[in-house]
Amino acid sequence: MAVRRRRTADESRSLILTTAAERLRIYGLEGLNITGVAEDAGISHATLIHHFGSSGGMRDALAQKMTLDLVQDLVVALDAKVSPSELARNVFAALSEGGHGKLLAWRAVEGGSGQDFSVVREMFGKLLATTQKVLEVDTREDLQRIILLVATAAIGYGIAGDTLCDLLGMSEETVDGFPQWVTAQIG
Amino acid sequence: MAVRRRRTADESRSLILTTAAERLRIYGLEGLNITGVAEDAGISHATLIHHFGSSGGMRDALAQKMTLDLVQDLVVALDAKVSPSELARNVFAALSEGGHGKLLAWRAVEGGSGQDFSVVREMFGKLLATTQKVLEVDTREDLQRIILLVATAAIGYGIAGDTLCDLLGMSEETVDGFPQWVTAQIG
DNA sequence: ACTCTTATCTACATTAATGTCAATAATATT
DNA sequence: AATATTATTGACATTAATGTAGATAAGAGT
Repeated sequence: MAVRRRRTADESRSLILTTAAERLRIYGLEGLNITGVAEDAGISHATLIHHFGSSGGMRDALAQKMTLDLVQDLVVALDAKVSPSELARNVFAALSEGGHGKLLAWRAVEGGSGQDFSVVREMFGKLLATTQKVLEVDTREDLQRIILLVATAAIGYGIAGDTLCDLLGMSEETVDGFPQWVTAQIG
Repeated sequence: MAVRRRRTADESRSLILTTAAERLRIYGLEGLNITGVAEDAGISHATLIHHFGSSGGMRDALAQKMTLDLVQDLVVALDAKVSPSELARNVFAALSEGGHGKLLAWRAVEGGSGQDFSVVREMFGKLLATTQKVLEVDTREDLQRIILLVATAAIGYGIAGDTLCDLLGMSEETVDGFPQWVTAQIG
């Protein structure tokens, strides 16, 4: 038997979740099985169960971690003192990078669990406040519409942006300037 | 043994796919297993395999059917002589109803298969032509941006629209008028 | 009526994934 | 150095899903 490496519990959990996220990126949801993840991480699947209790426990933990990462990215995007022209660009970047689109799509096709949404509500409170400050929108309705448009477009972009740009035959410059163009439309 | 009902192959395939779509809506991707679908459809899982060859065959057939339904809805939305103010509304309705959002999310988190995209390309050709005619856009870049915005927003809306509107505390009227408002922004 | 096709079923086989358990060993603690 | 803790593992058990095969029967065509 090869020499056995012993990590701290946190290190192991982190290694497992990183591996799982990578497998989600490559293989899709089917890649999130404990045997596959354990193999890629170079550990036994029994160890994985030891740390997360069950296969569902691992997936819940991954969804939670990815949600926190998403919120973190959004908070960073909003915390900087942004100009109106930068706001949509930041939100788009935050939502379309780092596999966040896959997280949202995953949640959309997931059956049960449900999990905790409080952190997302918190994020939206922040989003509302920052957007109102930056854009100086008149009515509450307009503010809601603007956020809904940017958020849905960013989500759709994170999920299908690459395919759509390809289908439309868009040049790289046009794609790059898209978030800024969106901001100009609603400004 | 209860009396055995014998359908035509087409009827059986249709029954199975309808049941599968319903299970996808209710239980998510986990609901798309042949035993569960067969049980809900009131047939044996062996019959299901007889018609689709395998579990993956059933899922492929379902994805294909849902894609065709989506394209069909979009073609209808675009075939009518629409005014600019109706265009976005129609696209939004077509994408956000009938579980189309789940299809797109599914494709986003799916690993392999890949399947055929020609029908989607065809749809986008139509979308480009109709939009150009209706909106009379100056440059090709603007046309691409407009379509990208409407499409991504509609996709994001189909996947997360309900949740987002709830999080934002939007009134029903504001939600209903959203597609039209989007059209006004880009007009 | 008769035959032919094939949709359907039951029963079984196979595979894959999940979960359990007791033993082992790496590290921290005393 | 001795002890305690617990991360780790291999082997086993269980469950669930998928797939196979042969028999049956419903309906179409003659």
